[in-house]
Amino acid sequence: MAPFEDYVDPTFSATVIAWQKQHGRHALPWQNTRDAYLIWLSEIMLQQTQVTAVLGYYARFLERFPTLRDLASAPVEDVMAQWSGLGYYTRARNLHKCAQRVVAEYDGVFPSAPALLADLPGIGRSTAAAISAFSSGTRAAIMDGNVKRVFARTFGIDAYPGEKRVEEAMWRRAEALLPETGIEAYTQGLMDFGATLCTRSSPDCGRCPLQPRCVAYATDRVKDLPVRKPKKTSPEKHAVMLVIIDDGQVLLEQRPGSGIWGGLLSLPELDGHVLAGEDCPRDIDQDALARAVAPFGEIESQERLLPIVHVFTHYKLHIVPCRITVARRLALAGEATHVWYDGAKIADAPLPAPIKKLLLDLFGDARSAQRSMF
DNA sequence: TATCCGTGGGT
DNA sequence: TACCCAAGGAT
Repeated sequence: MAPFEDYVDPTFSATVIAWQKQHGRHALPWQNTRDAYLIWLSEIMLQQTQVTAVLGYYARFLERFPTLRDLASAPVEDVMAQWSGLGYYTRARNLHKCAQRVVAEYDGVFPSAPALLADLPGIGRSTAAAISAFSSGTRAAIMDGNVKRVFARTFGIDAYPGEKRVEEAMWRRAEALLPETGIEAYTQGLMDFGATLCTRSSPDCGRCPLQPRCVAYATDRVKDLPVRKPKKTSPEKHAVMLVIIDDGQVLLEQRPGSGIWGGLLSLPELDGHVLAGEDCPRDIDQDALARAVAPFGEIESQERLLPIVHVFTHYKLHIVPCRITVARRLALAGEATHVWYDGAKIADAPLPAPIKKLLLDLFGDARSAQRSMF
């Protein structure tokens, strides 16, 4: 394992503090106070929630519960009502429990030690550090999405922060980077930094004071860090596609204007064979096949071809092609959804890439003939 | 790379 | 569209 927490840049915190004082946020409703109640409430509301979503709730909440004792003595239903719409409602129940415990165990005064704070409901290691830093100036490290993003980029941490080992390493680095003085500006600076400058989608590297030392910037990996959550295996679907051939022509079908391959031509699909999460169909439903082909002619021969796997953004499609020749081809009905397409002209057809490849392979002779013309 | 909890926003 | 992510914590 790369012990990236071993090396600690001594000027990191000074840079963050200087930036915060000049460019950070200083007028949020929960700033410019050391009142633990006001700070605690903001930290709980801000868990996994952005500032803009919290502002209104914060003001209304304090209007209804001006002090910790007001909150502790209120019915939990009233607390829930004030929280309604903010989400993560366990936070509200824990908020209420926490208020009652602080009244009962600490005579209504929040303890200042992070370890004691973290013992209270709804307060974890990071929130405890933030409350303690802002209300008491305690040197303690936070670890939230902002810090993870800033660290991942600045130090080029090339591993998913959700992984236990990676997060533990980040905690060690966070502890090591703490400034001797100015913990409030430093803690607020990390948050402001991640929220306003080193943002997820469009970081403003041009105005970033950490840019000269930013590993991600230097290696052009800002967009790739932090490493994203590994995707779950995408669902798999299967589609039996009919390659109906007659006299060097193949039957194509116009797809609906919206959805996958919208507006393109494609092969007719056998209904009932698009099955999410199931194995490749062992046998093709002969009745369904007969019904599907009937409007176009009589089945003369059929041959199942090798499946093709096509990967979309969010699922994997197994195409099971079935090659069919027809006898006594029938005239196409009035609708313009189907067309007999010349096998030699497939290269120019508006087809999805995997279908075009399939047909080009199938009409290989025609393709070579076409190529030889150039 | 454990999973759930909620809503709003970005891509 | 569907997915990811956001001032995390509890289980």
